[in-house]
Amino acid sequence: MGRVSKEQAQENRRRIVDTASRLFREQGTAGVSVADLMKAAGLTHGGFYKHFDSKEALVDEATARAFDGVGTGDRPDDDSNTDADTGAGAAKDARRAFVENYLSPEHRDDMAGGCPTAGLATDMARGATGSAARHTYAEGVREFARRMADDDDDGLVRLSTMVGALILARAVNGDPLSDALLAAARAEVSA
Amino acid sequence: MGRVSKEQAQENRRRIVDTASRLFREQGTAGVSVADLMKAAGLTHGGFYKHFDSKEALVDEATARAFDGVGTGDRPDDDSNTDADTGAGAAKDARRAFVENYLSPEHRDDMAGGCPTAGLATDMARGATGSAARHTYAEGVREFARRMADDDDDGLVRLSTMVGALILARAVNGDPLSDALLAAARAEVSA
DNA sequence: ATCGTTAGATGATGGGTGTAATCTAAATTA
DNA sequence: TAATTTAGATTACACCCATCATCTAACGAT
Repeated sequence: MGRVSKEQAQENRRRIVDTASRLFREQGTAGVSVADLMKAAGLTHGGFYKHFDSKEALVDEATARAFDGVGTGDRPDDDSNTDADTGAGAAKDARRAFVENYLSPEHRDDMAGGCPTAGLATDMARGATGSAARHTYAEGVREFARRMADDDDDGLVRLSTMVGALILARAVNGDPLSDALLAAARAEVSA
Repeated sequence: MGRVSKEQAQENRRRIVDTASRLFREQGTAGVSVADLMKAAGLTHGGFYKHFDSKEALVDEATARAFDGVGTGDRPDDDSNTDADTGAGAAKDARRAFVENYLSPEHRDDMAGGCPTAGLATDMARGATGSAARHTYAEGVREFARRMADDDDDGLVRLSTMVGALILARAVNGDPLSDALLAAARAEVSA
């Protein structure tokens, strides 16, 4: 009940942000209460304000956390990018692997651990969060587009197709249309 | 305070559903309280349950309402589809006009009156609503795809690109990237 | 060893939530 | 016209929300 070591406290803080970054993608920032969040992190809700000024301040941090290492390790449970190969043409293969993974049923079913560009889009559009989160988000979208870019192609169309297909596949999950959306987008973008 | 004519009551009910269909797209079903909704419709929140069994029952109706006439009049304030021409090739022109309108800054800035496929996607994915709304939604997505279909093309990719671009443009609204997303998708899909 | 600091637990606050019972006056019906 | 029905207003309920004051016990420094 009482106090906790400096390292423990920092680790607790890290876990709060991490849990929030997942829950916010899964249920939206409005759908997660501070109490829910703290319980999920294994703490009581009152202690929250020893770490953050407000819920919105946490949203800012959690948004940044969600984008951390998005271009490197992708999703936590994703080990398809061990990139042993770095020779010529490997970049194209790596991108194809990324696309296949992005448009997989597994990624569709993993909102909490999945792409923050898709998972936080509506929250950003509804402006529920401060400008810090919005800026982080826009930068993340830009980097996503860069990753999809090619010679004479800024990648914005591929980005839109992938994010749109993923969001729609999630929205109609359970219906055969869901897999069809993913397959169609895979065939288009991986071409 | 007392009672109201049968016609007036039905019109009130219609206005509640209509207001809900707009507010839900704009702020999400969880972001709109029954009290907010009734105030926006010009009534007090207590009277709500004379019309609907629960908020979720309203969500079902409001979802259906949002999809009503989506393939015909498009958005209420949209008069670009007066379709005077019905000759050969007019279908293609009509679709191009639809796409241009869909990916316009005006549509981006009109979440409340805009496409329900885009506006309700995340709500559907988060499963906050009953199966009636989900079924209505899936059917709406199917019809959208049909509208985008061509010979040997089920329209799923075009659908994904358009919805993805719109949602992302809304999420980064205010940033130059927003217009760039719309323009890129227009160039691709209207081609 | 002592003691001030502080992470986290506990509990309270003021407000919003969906839902429902009650009231009332007008619309409908007989 | 008189009796009945009912849309909507009013009010109340029990619960959840973000935030915060208070407590306490262990950490970190002296």
